[in-house]
Amino acid sequence: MKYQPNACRVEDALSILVGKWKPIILLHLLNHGTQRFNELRKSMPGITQKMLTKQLRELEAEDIVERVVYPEVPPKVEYSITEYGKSLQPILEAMHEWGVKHTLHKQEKVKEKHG
Amino acid sequence: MKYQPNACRVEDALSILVGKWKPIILLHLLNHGTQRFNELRKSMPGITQKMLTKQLRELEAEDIVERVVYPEVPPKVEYSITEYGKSLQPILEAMHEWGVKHTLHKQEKVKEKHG
DNA sequence: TAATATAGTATCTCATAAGATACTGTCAAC
DNA sequence: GTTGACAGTATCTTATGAGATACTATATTA
Repeated sequence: MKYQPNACRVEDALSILVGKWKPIILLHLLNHGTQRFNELRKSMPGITQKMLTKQLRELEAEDIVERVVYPEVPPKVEYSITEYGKSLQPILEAMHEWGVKHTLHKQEKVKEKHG
Repeated sequence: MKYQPNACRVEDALSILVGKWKPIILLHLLNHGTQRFNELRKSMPGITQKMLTKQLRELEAEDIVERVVYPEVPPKVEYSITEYGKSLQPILEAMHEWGVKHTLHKQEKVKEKHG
């Protein structure tokens, strides 16, 4: 479906992807499959438990991430991307590729200034 | 270039696209070409002058938008997308298409609950 | 001489995002 | 009986995003 000014849905995708951690979480789950809470946490230096929980709950509410609790002690909770969540992958990849170009573009601009 | 966990550039694209107004501004410029300041403002109900100025300046600093000042009174300033800025269009379109699907997905979930 | 058009600045306030830190519950191991 | 693993909550503070509102400059027009 082509873009129509009156029915712009860019914000919908953006609202799910923005935030300091959501893209990182999604990429990690896409690359590593199902992960436990602490596996995610350890792979993201700097994130607090509170933030990780919050982001995961928001992604779960949007049906992007699935959360499975095992009734064990100590607790075991597994997170994975849903089929629906996988539909975000092309956007993430497009953004990554653009980001790579952007890095080169910035480097060229620096060279221009010094040349 | 394929995505590599160690060189994630998703944030680069995201940092340029996020915000309540940047996608709207970019889509408007992509669809309508060169625009004067007040043309942009009138086409975006709700935006304040301050916000529009700020967003445009940020996009200009990233070489996404070009700003041309004509030395006239009253002032005339024209904004347009740079060639580099146009490279963002595929991302915006991908996000829009996803947003459309997302809307349908949400509608189905509502139906499930009521069915 | 007062109003108008255009493209802004300058302040102030409010809401949200993000971070720091401490606390909880339960079972097993030591 | 204290420690540790795991997956969280709860509370407080700070930074940032966004909005409301008022103000500025200058030539032209009425």
